[in-house]
Amino acid sequence: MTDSFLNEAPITTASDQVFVNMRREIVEGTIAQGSKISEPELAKRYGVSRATLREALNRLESCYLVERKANVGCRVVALTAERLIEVYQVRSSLEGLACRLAADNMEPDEIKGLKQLLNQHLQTQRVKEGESYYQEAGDLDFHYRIIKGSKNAHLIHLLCNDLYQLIRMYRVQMGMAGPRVSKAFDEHLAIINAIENHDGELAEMLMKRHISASQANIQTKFDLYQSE
Amino acid sequence: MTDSFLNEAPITTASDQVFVNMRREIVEGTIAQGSKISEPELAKRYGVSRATLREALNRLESCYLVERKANVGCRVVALTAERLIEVYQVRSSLEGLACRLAADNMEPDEIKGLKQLLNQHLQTQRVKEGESYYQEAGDLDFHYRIIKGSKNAHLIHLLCNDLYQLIRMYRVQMGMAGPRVSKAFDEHLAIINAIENHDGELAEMLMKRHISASQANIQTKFDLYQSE
DNA sequence: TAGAATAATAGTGTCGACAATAAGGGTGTT
DNA sequence: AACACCCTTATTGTCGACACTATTATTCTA
Repeated sequence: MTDSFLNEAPITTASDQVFVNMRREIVEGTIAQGSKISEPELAKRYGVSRATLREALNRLESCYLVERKANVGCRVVALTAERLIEVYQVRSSLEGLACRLAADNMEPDEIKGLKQLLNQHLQTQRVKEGESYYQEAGDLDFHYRIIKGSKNAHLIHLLCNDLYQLIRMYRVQMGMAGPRVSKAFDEHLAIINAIENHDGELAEMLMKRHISASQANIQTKFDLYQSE
Repeated sequence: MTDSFLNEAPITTASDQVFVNMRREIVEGTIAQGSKISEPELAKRYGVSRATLREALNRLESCYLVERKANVGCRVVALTAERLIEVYQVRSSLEGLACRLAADNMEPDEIKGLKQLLNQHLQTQRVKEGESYYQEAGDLDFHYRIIKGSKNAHLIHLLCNDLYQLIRMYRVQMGMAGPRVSKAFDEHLAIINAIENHDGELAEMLMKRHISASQANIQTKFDLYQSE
């Protein structure tokens, strides 16, 4: 499945196309983490000029997927344990905020949709036991809806456009599928209930814990990955 | 005074130069908020090619000072009350986090330097009573040091590079100098004490309140400005 | 042989020009 | 007179080439 729901802006220009393609390849690891990016090489590969490619690189830098140094070049971000912690600290804080705001600002039908989504995931989970569908698409969609429910455009942009691809990159490349699936479901349910009761404070706290647990989970995978 | 301490990266390339210049002009209002940006016009004005200017525009977009639409163009961000609230909600959350982390991670000499800075500001404030020096440079420096004290590189980047210029823009263009100066000093002092005692929870709470108060202050100015 | 200075080379930064798209004005029709 | 359509014009997107910088390989010297 794609992350189409993360990007409302239609893809019109060539640099948009390159941006979306490169983003996917970086997130999925097709373009290796930490690797150097050669502008002429990639420009040829995508069949565009360097100017177009550089436009895409700028966008990728904005969402923290590549890092640039003047007169030196561009390289894909390196996945490190330190960075993972840093990003999750930020994410936890921001999504906690989003969740608190969502408790105040989400419309009844939005909350209803969220509950339906969760039920749907429960069934999918039962059917496809062990597969990572729930974690990948479902979890993302769940978080995404709550973020949107905050109604804070700046926050939405920050999380959905700038931060989420990097988070996905960690999750995808660390291989997220495991025992946390069912536990995450319960946590999601508790969060929905808090939002439904307009208990922003509780909703924020639950979301922060939920994300911390998720971080601990990835951290474990990461340590395993490192010690190979 | 400049905001040089906000940007560690040296200014080497031409697009860097244009970026820094445009950023200042946008923040200070020389380039009016909400105005459309003509690439050919500005390129001529800065004496660079459009490619160079566009590079700068991309950077400005990254720190939320301009907004781009494909095939339409670029315009300076518009200062609205809604956006102010949104940005300050995010800022409050992130700087609260930074403050909590700083309580754990700041070195003793950093804390010492922070206290010295505050004393220095107290004296400056007495001398230049009524002037906005304290608010503008001092307050910014204070917050900046705490953010750096969090030792979270991602958070530092997010706040110092991406968000602070937009916040400065509101403060500068709303004309920040007023009765909050002395009150802010007391709040700063309380925050330092919490950090010194390694009380992250308290430090976070105090910082969040401090920023909320600051928001309320700007909000007032904003409402006055709007009703003129 | 090891190290430093220097030359070759690859890569990034910048430029001017062309192509494609969107906005504005004008004309024609109902 | 109002609306719709078309054309003109200005602006953005994209391209290929040149200039400058950093890296690598080579040569010279101690």
